[in-house]
Amino acid sequence: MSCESETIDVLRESGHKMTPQRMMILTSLRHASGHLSAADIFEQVKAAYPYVDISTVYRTLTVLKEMRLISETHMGGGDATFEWVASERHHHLICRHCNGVTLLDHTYLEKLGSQIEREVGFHADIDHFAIFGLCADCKRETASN
Amino acid sequence: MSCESETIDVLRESGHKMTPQRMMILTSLRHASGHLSAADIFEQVKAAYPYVDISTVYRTLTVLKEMRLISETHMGGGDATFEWVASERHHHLICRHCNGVTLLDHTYLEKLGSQIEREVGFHADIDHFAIFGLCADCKRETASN
DNA sequence: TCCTTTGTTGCAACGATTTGCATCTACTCT
DNA sequence: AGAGTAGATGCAAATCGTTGCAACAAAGGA
Repeated sequence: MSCESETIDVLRESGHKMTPQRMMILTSLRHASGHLSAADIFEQVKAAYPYVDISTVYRTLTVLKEMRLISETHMGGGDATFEWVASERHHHLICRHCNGVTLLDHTYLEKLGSQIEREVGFHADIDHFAIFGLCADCKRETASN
Repeated sequence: MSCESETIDVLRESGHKMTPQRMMILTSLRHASGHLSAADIFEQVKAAYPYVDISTVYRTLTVLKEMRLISETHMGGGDATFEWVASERHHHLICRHCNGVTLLDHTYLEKLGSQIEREVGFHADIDHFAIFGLCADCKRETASN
């Protein structure tokens, strides 16, 4: 039994099926150190099973996202990145000037999430945000022009 | 002189040029009541000048976005929507179950923005967020299964 | 184990957005 | 007003992600 058995149960219980393709996509996501794009995952899975289709990857990612096993984040530069949610929660501050990326602790967003839940009744999926703006350095530089 | 003259100056000062196409795209955005997709804008501009190309619309939107005159928001269902930033700031709570959209007052995000600026020094562009999650109704429904 | 149901797959076609490139034009300087 | 330059345009082709569909296979029950 692999280390994905728990995940498999979660999928089964919600009426989904476990297929070899899904298993490979899951493994790819779980064992990745950080963010993966759909294309990254596609490449990895293709190495083991060359007949997978990119649409299968996207459809599986959609399912996993719906079940909140993974998070999807649009970090500017084109393609979205996906990450296993169970890993440490964190967010990104992306500078629109120098494109630098800084980490933002989850506590900042956690407060926002619980406030919204308390006051509006909406349960926000605050797993992985990308917030755009100007970093401290570029702010200084821009101000002195 | 039209009511866009101020915007024109902002563009010029940052090394951009004002063209008839851009003017029409600007007008379309400024006079829209709410969110517009790139295709909406394309249609509107084409009514006045049938030779515009959709790529011109996208390129202009990219420029306006960089200058923070408009905001781009991905609200699930496929295409991105654009909105004139000067209009009332607001955000969206989008239910991943029923796809319903609720408005979220800007004050919630404003606090987050100023806190990040104060503590991390990063100036977040919190213009128009789309936050996904479960609305109160769907939360209740899901819990009772 | 065999059958049925229902979700999943691969493929191809599609829609949305981006990019390369030659041409054109708004703006600046003279 | 005329010339030069950098940025913008239109077109076509490429890319990225999604969708329809027929064939397939996993899960559950007889």
